[in-house]
Formats: sequence, C-alpha cells, structure tokens
Amino acid sequence: MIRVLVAEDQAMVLGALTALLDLEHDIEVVGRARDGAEAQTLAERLAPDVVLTDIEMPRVTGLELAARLVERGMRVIILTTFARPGYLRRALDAGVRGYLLKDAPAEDLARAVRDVHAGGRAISPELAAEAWSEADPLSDREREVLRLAGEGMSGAGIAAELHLSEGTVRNYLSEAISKLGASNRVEAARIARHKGWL
Amino acid sequence: MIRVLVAEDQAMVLGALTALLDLEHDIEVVGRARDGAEAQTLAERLAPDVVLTDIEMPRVTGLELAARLVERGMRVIILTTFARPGYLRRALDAGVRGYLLKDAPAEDLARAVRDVHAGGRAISPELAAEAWSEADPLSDREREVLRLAGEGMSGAGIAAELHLSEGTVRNYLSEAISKLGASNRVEAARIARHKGWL
DNA sequence: CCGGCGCCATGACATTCGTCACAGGACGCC
DNA sequence: GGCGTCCTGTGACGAATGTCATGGCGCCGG
Repeated sequence: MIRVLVAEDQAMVLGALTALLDLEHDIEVVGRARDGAEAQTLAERLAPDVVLTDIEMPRVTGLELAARLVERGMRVIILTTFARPGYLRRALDAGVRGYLLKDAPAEDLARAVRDVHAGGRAISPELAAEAWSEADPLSDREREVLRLAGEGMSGAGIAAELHLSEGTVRNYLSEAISKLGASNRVEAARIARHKGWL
Repeated sequence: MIRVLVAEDQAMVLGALTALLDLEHDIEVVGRARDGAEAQTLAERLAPDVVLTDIEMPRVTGLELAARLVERGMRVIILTTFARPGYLRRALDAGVRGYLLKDAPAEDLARAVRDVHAGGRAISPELAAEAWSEADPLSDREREVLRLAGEGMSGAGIAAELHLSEGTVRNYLSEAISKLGASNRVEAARIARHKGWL
C-alpha cells in the first residue's frame, strides 16, 4: 500500500483527487492539506511515501514545501496547471521526483505515484523538452521592479516601496523591457509572468 | 439515477471530478467534455439531467454554453475557481441553476447536483451576498479599450486595432481609470479583471 | 421633442515613461 | 589586481500617457 499525502488549496479539487487516487487498490490517501504550512506539518507527522502538491497555495508555496520535504528525504510530485519552464526548473532544482500537469490524462496520476514510489521519475512529456529552454535573464532587482510595475504601480510608487530613486527604477524597467523584447512595462511583465519568472 | 455531463478543460481535474461523482450511488457521469463546443454536442446527444461546467474553457466558454443549454431546457451548474460578481451575475442572467466554487467542500458537489436535479438551486453562500454588489460601470468601448491596454498594447496599437483615433482611446482609458478609482491603465485593468468585468 | 447617454473626435497641457550616456561602489572570481 | 556583473544614481530628451474642455452624432425614454 502506497501512502500518499495530497496538498491542494481548492477543496473541491482536493476531494476529487482523493477520490481518484482511492479508486486504486494499491494507493491510500493518508492525509490532505489545503496549504503548504499544513502540508509540512502533516508530512512530518504521517511520513507518507509520496507527497503530491499543487504549486500556487497560500502561506507556503508548493515549491518551497517541496524543497523542505526533499531535505527530509521524502518523495514529492508537483501537480500544477502551469507549464512554465521557470517552475519546472525550480522544481527540479528542489529535487522533486515528478512534475505533472493538470492537463494530463487522469490515468497518469496513479502511474506517476507508483513510478515515484518505486524510485523513478515522472515528468509530463510536454515539459521534458522545454526544461532546458531559456534561463531567466532578469536580475533580482529587475524582477522585483517589474513585478510591482505589473501590479499597476507607478515609477514613483515603486521607488518609494523599494527605497530607490525614480531614475533607477526607470533604468531597471528599461533593461527588463529590452531583455524581454517587449515594448513597454506591461508587455514585459506579461512575458515574464508567462515564462514563470515572476 | 441522475445522469450528469461534466465539462472541464483540465483533464486531470475532469477525471477526478468524475471519480468523485461516481462514488455517489444515485449519480452517474454519462459524458465528459474538454471544451464548450464538445460539451454542447454531447449534451444534445445524451440529454443529461444535469450539466456541470467550468467557465474558462477553450472555444466556447462555460457561460456561453450555459446560455445555449438553458434555452434547450437543461439544468446547468457552474463550477469555477472565480468568485467574481460579474461572472455570477452573467451566469444567473443566463439561467443557470447552480454556481459552485472549487474552493467549496467536495461534499457540496453531490448535494448541488441532487438539489438542482430536484428543481432547486445551489449557489455558494460566499457569493449569494455579493451578487447584488456593484454593477459594471464600464461602457462597451471602455471595456474593450481597457482589455487591450491590459494586454500591454500601446495607445497607438489600440487605436489601430479598433479603428479609433489615439485621442479617443486616451479618453476612454481616462474615463475607465476614473470610474474604477485607479491611478493608471494597468491598475484599472487589474481591478476590472478582478471584478470579472473584462 | 427634448434630455441624457453612449460614442467619436480634436486640441492643449502636465505628467509619466522609455532610452541613452555616464559613473561610482560592492562583490566574486580567475 | 583586474574583469565582469549587479546595484545605485544623475541628467537629459523624446515619446507615451492622463486630464480637461469642448463639440457633433445617434438613440432611447419620458
């Protein structure tokens, strides 16, 4: 019996995934969590064989959770909507054993759990190729400034928020726009978000 | 036996929801669709008792689908991530019988299917109150212009796209910004998107 | 039929944004 | 020590954006 912990912030989806996994006779869902912090606590208490987690969750994201659990020797599978190279890259860096898309067929889920439990890996094929695509060209500051600009903040607002001069903010934005091949801050933010760099 | 058709673009979630509903002895999933067009075809062929559909799907959205099926006398439940007053409003206008959030507990799903099948309604309580909150203050043109601006298009680009003068575009944006209490186009787009008005 | 509203436009103005050139300090690396 | 990269800043210029006043047109409801 493979003991699985599932972390997913949407209760309905969490319940549905549990139902799906419980259909399998060799898999048992031993715990459910609705955010990363709860998942970490439960994982330490229950010591499941495999942890299945979403990425975008309150408090602690799935990527942070994965890094912490891998440190403790656990096997983690990411299950997410987002086919973003940046996410996959960070997930692999964190040492996860599987990265599945919610777009993938439902049958893949049980198979991935079994593969990872047996010591293997399970990466959605759409992504395996893309993993070694482009690396994030943005510096930390550029990323930060671009993120705020993407939220609709003005140059002055960003400068105040980050304790920078307004000119510096404009320089970072100009750099980011140029690096991303965009023609203004909004498009640049869109591109970066799409690639998973924000 | 309640015969249900499920429409949801994420295959994994579709499979999981099916598993969840099939646990119920009085409910049977008779069809699954991965976009609105497929759902419409299947619904006409299978004549299910209840149609359960996501909103954001390729080709035909859940709201458009719902409107068409309600015209044919079917009972529709919307199941979505988004607690946006605009969506709920449009869904109710279309004549749907239920509006559930994916954040709601998994048990609510079967209950909603039974209630709607019995002729009742099922609205997630978080939303029932908000339904009569604010109405969309934007005119059609303002909405259109704001949408393009939110994608990162420049004033000139929007003007070309919509066959307007650049000054007119600026006027609409200025109006929208003022109506939404924002301080620039990006913030205005964010607010409108969040309320479900885009 | 008149008033209000949405639609479209122009012109003028101040502000914000995007670009460029340039420069100093901090840090890591060979 | 020198080289590269990132971080921070200044100054200046043109382009894009936001605001305001003002006008015409068509449509609908009173």
